[in-house]
Amino acid sequence: MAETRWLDEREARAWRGVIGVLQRLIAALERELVRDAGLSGAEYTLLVPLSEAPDGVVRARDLGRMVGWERSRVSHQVSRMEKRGLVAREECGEDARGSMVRLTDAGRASIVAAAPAHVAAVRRYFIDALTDAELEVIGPALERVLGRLPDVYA
Amino acid sequence: MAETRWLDEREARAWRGVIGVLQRLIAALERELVRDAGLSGAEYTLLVPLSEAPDGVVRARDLGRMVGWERSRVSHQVSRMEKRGLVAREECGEDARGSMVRLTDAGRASIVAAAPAHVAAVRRYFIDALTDAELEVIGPALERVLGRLPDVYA
DNA sequence: CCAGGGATGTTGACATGTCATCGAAAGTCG
DNA sequence: CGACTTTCGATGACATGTCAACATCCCTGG
Repeated sequence: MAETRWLDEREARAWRGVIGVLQRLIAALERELVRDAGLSGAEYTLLVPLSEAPDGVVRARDLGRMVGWERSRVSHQVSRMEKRGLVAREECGEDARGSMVRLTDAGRASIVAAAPAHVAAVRRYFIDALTDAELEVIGPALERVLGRLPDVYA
Repeated sequence: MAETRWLDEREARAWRGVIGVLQRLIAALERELVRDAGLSGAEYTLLVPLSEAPDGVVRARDLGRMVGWERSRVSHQVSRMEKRGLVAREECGEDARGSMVRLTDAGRASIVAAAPAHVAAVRRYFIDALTDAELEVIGPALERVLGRLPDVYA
């Protein structure tokens, strides 16, 4: 095994910045979401693609692919949201194994009420803190990082 | 209430990059850590500052500040790591409320064994995917984002 | 001194996320 | 068709993270 090449100061700064800042940023946004709209981050994540789908119905498998979640994570989260009345499960006609997730009226009302303030918070804490030039660099750079991850996580 | 200003394509790209990196990059690194070293991300996070402290002893309060965790999170995690034999709790002489966390021999052996491969993975997935110019932009930019967060998260 | 406010750590309840496993159904290929 | 493999979703066990409530203890103003 070759000798370990540790991170130099600039590398460590960028690395700590990414993980530390991003975790805090996400935490801050989620708190505002819970406080102002009564929705958790996980709930918001699933409600967005559901609200954009025709009739507000998406197959569980496709929902998972849209947000990058595994099957069991989707299943657990849908169960919790079903209890809260945000979504409902239905049978899938085309595939007897499948499960369709339907946005309820209450679910649609929640996401419609929550989205504007959430987008405004993303803008306030993240977009507005960066210059145009930085935005031009950060988007493509982070996409390149994602592209290099093992397929399982990509 | 003013009309919502949604994110344009460039803004959405940067934002998706942030979310994706936080979730997938961290997940990929943690999986390698668990697979190769038998340590979770939370365990690694606490073991690093402990291994760098004199005698491997840090007060719980300071440990929390070093890694940006709240008190109860530190307490729960230390309890789990105590069960695994990675750390031990001791009384704090200077402050009877306090709790000192000591790295055990097994804990030190774990972090020493895990660190080289983990640093290599950070380099492989993150540092090496970025150019020097991008690193120069990203570090300071995210530090500016951090400065704009509510104090609780800063 | 000492009463009250702040700091510290623990705990229980609960939400979230991962993994292994299971049963059922669909697809594949002889 | 029939055996084998793959996909899909649900579930239980467990690790992690947040919040509120507590019990202690420190510190400061009067």
